[in-house]
Formats: sequence, C-alpha cells, structure tokens
Amino acid sequence: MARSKVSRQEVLRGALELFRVFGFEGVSLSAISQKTGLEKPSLYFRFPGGKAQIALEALGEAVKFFSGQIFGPLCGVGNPEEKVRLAIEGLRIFYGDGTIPCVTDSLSFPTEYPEVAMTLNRFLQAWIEAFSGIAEETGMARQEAQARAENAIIALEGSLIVSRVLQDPRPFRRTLLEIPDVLLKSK
Amino acid sequence: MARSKVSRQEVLRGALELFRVFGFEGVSLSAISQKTGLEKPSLYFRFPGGKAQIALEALGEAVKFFSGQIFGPLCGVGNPEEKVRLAIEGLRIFYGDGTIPCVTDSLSFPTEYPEVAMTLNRFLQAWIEAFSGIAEETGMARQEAQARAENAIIALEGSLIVSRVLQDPRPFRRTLLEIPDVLLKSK
DNA sequence: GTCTATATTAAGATAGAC
DNA sequence: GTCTATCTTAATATAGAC
Repeated sequence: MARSKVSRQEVLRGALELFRVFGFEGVSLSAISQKTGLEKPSLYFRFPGGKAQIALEALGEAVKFFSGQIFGPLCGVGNPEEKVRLAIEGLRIFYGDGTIPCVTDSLSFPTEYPEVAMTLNRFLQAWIEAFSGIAEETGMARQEAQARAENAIIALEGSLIVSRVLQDPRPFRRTLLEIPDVLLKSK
Repeated sequence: MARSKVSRQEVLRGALELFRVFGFEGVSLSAISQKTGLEKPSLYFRFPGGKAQIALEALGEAVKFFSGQIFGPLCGVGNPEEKVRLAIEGLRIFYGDGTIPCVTDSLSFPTEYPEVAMTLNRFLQAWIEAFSGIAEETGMARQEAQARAENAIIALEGSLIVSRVLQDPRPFRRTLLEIPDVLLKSK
C-alpha cells in the first residue's frame, strides 16, 4: 500500500477552498486535480462518487473546523464573554478575515445532489443551536436566544457577501465586532 | 422584420430568474433556451456576447426593478416611514417573500467576466446610497447612516441564505420587519 | 494508488437555410 | 429573426498499464 504524498485531508481542504470560492458548479475535477496535485483518476479512486462525494466530504471538513474551533469553545466551561471571544477568533480565521466565502452560501445553490442541501441544513441548525445556547447562558428566554443566534449568523453571512462585492473586508470586520452584543447583551 | 413572440425583456427576466437561483456557472444556454422558448442561435443573434452578455443585461433588469420599486420610492417626497414601507414591499416582491436568492449573492462568485463583478459593485453602492439617504433624513450623522444602510442590506442578504438553507421563509420575513428600525430608529 | 489514454456527454458557439 | 445541423472544447467518468 504505497502511501501517497497528499493526505485525504489535504485533498479535502484544497477542494473546500475551491468550492467556497467558486461554488459547486464553478469547480471542475480538473481544477481539483490541479489544486491538489492528484490526477483525475486518482481522485476517482479515493472518491468513487466523484465531485459530489468530494464536495460532501469537503463540507465535512468545514463542519469539523466549526465543531472544534467554534462550537467547542462555546459549549465549554467559562464565562460567556470569553467563550464568544474564542468563537469569534475561530470565525475570523475560517473566513480569512472576510475574504473567503462561507460554504453555507457557496454550496447552497441547487445541485442535483440533495445530500449537499441536507448536510448544509443540519450544519446550519447545529450552528444556530450553538449560538443559541451561549445566548441562553445570559438568562435570555429560549425564543429570544434563538432569534439572536439567527441574527448573528444572518449578519455574518450577509457581511461576507457585502465584503466580497465591495472588495472591502470592513463590513465583515465590523459585523464580527458586533457579535458579542448580538448574542449576549440584553436590549 | 418579423417581430418575435418573446420580447427582449421576457428573455432577460427569464434568464434573471435562472441566474438568481442557480448562479452564473449553474446556468447553461440550453437552460435559458428552454426557459425562454428561443433556440440557442436565436439567443446568440440577440445577444452576440453569449451567456456573459445575457447575464449582464439580466442584471440590468434587476437594477431597473430596484431603481423603480426601491430606490425610487426612497428618493421621493414624503415621510421616511412611509417611503421605507414602500421599499420593503418592493423587496418582498423581488425576493419572492424569501424564496428567491439575490443576484448580489448568486452572481458574486468569480467568473471570467470582470464586468459582472463591476456591475454588481456599482449596484450595491447605489443600494447603500439609497438606504443611507433615507437614514440621513432622520437627522442621523452621515457615517451612522451609512453603517445602518450596510447593516440593513447585510441582514437582507444573510437572511436569504438562512431562509434558503433552512427552507423556511421566516428568517427573511422577520428581517424585513426589522428594516424600519435599522434604518430609521435612533438607538 | 497513481498514472496515460480515452470514452461519453454537454457545454459554448457558429454556418447557413428559410 | 429563427431555425436545424454542426463545430469545438471541456466536462464527468472509466479502462487498463504500472
């Protein structure tokens, strides 16, 4: 079993970058091949399901990052302010300080693979749940916490679009700064 | 000059629907042909620049809608609350009550045509200007008004993503309801 | 496991009849 | 102006050597 120079995770992270920037339809297997250094048949050997499987597993890498760097800290012990601060640093890294789109956007346009949409749906629900949980820690009512969580995610996703179209990271940065207030501060 | 049954505007509106839902790379000329009832060579006769030209002119239709139904009311005379109410009705229609993505999102993923990105950039700046203008009418400082305008657009764009992924129009509807406060209410 | 070579389909695009 | 037919390229995907 000749081990390859490119790990499965490296392939998936390269693919994830491509899918986030160009969207599902905007990425070809040739592009993934170029990005990862593996020829197309090698990609099919590792991922018999082709582009759809690669996209799904790449999405899994994003979920793993969120689980570790964002949901993890939020679910841990400690005061809410500090936990939100840690989550925000994770978000800043994941989004390249506002320069890299979110999978939740890029991969949410219709494909012929319903699994992609279903995985995104579960991912977003988990995200809302994590944000909602930290909001509830401030004593907020469940419904209010849920709305705050959704608002924070809405603002993040929207700011990434605005930053991308204006080619200006400031809307994203400003939005990140406002997250603690959105999640924790009672009005 | 045999007049055709399908007007240029009908073609562009059909194409705009496709581009909004599937993104630039997700739409083929065959799809536009099917949607509009015109064969591909007829599309090339009307739009020699092919898909890129159709996308640009379709985007122009979106700009026209916004100019008439959103920017127009906001720039008119009358009290700000009523003008914002009219703009919100325009937005609700444009976004199919949260079921249709925004061109600003769908067409903002990289293509080989820089004109698309430039047109989107100008469109978004005009939108910010229009929202900012109405916010300034309440006596707000210019910088504050600009931030409020961006926040309103960020919330709209983000809520469309969340509504799409959750397959639930409520995040969008809730966001629409909050727009008057975001644009007009001093904190 | 990875590759070269290739099959197959669909894309963007054009020629030329009507 | 719109069509049928066709060209060219690039996409997904596989066969088979190493």
